[in-house]
Amino acid sequence: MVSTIIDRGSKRQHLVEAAAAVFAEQGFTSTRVADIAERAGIGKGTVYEYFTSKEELLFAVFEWIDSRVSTRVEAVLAEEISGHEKLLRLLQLGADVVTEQVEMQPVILDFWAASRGNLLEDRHREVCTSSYRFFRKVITDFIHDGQRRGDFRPEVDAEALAATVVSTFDGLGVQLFFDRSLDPHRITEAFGRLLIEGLTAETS
Amino acid sequence: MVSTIIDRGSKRQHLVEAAAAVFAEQGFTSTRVADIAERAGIGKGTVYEYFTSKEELLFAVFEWIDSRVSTRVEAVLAEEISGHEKLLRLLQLGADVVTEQVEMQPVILDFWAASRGNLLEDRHREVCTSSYRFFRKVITDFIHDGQRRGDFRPEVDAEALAATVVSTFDGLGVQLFFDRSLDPHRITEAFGRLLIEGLTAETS
Amino acid sequence: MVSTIIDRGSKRQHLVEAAAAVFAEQGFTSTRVADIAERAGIGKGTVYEYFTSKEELLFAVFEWIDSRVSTRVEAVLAEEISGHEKLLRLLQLGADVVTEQVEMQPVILDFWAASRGNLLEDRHREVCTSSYRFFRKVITDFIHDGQRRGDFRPEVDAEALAATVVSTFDGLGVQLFFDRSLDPHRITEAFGRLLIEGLTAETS
Amino acid sequence: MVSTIIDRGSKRQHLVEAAAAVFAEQGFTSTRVADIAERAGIGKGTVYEYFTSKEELLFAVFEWIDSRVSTRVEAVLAEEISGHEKLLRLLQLGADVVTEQVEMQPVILDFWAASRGNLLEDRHREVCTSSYRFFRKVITDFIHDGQRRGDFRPEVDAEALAATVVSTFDGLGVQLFFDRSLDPHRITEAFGRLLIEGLTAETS
DNA sequence: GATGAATGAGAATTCATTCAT
DNA sequence: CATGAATGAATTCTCATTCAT
Repeated sequence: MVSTIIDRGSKRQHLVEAAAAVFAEQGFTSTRVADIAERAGIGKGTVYEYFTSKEELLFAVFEWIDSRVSTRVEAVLAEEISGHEKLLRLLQLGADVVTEQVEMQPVILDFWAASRGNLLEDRHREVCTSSYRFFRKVITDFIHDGQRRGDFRPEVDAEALAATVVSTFDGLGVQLFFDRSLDPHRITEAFGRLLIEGLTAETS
Repeated sequence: MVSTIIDRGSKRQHLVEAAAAVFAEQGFTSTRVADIAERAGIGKGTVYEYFTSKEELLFAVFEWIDSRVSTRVEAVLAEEISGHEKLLRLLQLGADVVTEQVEMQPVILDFWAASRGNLLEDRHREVCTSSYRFFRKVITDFIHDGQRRGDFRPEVDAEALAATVVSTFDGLGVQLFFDRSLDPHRITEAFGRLLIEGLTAETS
Repeated sequence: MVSTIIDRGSKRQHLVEAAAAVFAEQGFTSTRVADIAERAGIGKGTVYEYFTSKEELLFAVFEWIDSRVSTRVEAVLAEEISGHEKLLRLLQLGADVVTEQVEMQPVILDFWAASRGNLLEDRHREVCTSSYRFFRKVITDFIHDGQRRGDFRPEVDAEALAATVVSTFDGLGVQLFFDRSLDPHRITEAFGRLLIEGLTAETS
Repeated sequence: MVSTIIDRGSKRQHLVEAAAAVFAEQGFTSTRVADIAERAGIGKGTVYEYFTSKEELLFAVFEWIDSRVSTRVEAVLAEEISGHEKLLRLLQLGADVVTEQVEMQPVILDFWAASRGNLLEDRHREVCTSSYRFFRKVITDFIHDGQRRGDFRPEVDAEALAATVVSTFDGLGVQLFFDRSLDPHRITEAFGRLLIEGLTAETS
């Protein structure tokens, strides 16, 4: 009936995106399930045909956001370019994501915060942890690769550096959310310069 | 009644600390004002003699946490040591704070998250923004000082780097909260090496 | 689809029995129409092809239970045995029914209880009343017959005694439902002794 | 403030009686907690200061009804009259209670029915069972006493008869609720005649 | 100042019922 | 006929806040 929604499988995703939009605007707590339903153009009860709870919807939204980033990161990693080039591209991607996602940032903050005083506390922690692990692993592997190829200094602590990179972009997202006067690309460039210098083998 | 509380003025602070503890344990949303009152050893109604709302208490807690860090940072900056030494001390402080504050991290997440769908939205943003500005300014000034003294490379983008540093520690706090297997000192060391190398003038 | 259901007309009955089983297990309020449909092996919407509402189903179940008892009572009454013998058989039947129907008792309790705060309140009362009247009439007639034949004392208040008998078995059903340690046959025997002694003409 | 409610301790009882009235009128399911609060002249939330749930209120109401009957029964038992006289008084009391309590009957039906599909199922059963046990015990003891004194026939099955008596009055309450044309005193008289004749020692 | 009893706004969730297929 | 996706009415309970004592 509603022309936008056609296929079955996509209804759930439609709902996830509606929820993401409303969560982003109003915050998780202030969002009523009815708001999401309205935004999605469906009845309040229908939400529960797809998700068992409002919280479950928050998980779905977080995972959706997270997976979109993962996909983009993996796309960059799959490109056939030099390690140095790839590093630049990854930094660029980080800055882009942080910039594009400012509006989604509050959803992430909500997801982080929702991990306390909640029956699903463990699941929250698990989801966050595994997301972090994924990004750290990707970067760690990337650095190890470069070290193997001789592009990167062998003495660098790949894992620690990976954690640093993840932290930086995470923190940048938060900071940017609160202060839009910041220029994420400029900041990323400064950070990138540090990274490249610190990573690149001297004799390269 | 409770012997610990003697002077009037300290009652407010007593309440802030009680609130901080409960918020940290249960999360802001799951915390009832009664829980805080109980923890503080006072009556539920008395809380409203000191704070106009539960939210106001969250602000106070955040500001308390924030100020404790500021104080420590300023203490380091006031030390009479070389710029290089100071940088090391600041990094050390960052790692220490992040480590010591893991249990308080959820309160920060709550404060961040509470900035949406809220009448006090603007004030949240303001408090966060000004906290960030403070830390960035401190670091920016520190770098500028170093540059003036010739300790640090003149071409370095001090402001962007300051934002990076703040981001990194902010993000590290979050990451550590979810994954305690991380070693913040090791990560900070890796980050610090990058920073020092990137900052330090080559043949100073 | 389900092989058990062949003829059309029996589907309704199939549904009644499925509903009876589920109502008995979970109680009327806790039973969802979907549960009944599932138990009957049909789709949720199909229930409404046979009954206009969940409540209507409760009526059907009650009437089904009620009619099964009526049938058995009438069968005993039709037997060609002496009044005294018949009395014994009726008492036996009462004890049997109460025993066999313990599991169905909650459905009866539900039906009774559902008679308040309900649009069908009057219909509930009517159904219950007429069921009671039927059983009372059967017993009243039976006593009158015995009195006419000179088997039973003429001064006995047949109607009042009939009400007593119905009450006793009704109450026994309830009591047994809550306390399975009771022995309905032993109780019925004690009650029967009272009845027989009270009814039987002294020197008939 | 509300003049009717003065002392603390009576507030709970005030609430129980308000609930009883509303439950009786509308039935448990159709009663909203707000209805009870309104009837009691208090705020909706205040109900939860005294009872943890609507169901808990039903328990309280049942126990209140139950205890009022117990009290009256015990009063009769305490009277210094002959066994025969006491039996008559007990029967009279039964008829009175059943008559006076017709309007409360639906609450009892609700309580019985609520014992299914409920987390408190066991507690329901327990309360009912113990109520029944109390009344059976009272009557059993009474019969035993009479037997000891030689007033009642020694071969009578006291326990079974006690169960019968309880059943009869229970069932009478239900029957009367649905059919007000019944005369409980007349029915009780018929039942009483049976009982007395069956109990009383022949040579008395 | 301190207190806690009283309050009612507010929201998630359930589920009987409908109806397009 | 049969179905189950969609719906929204309806209600319990929570808890921040107030205010009389």
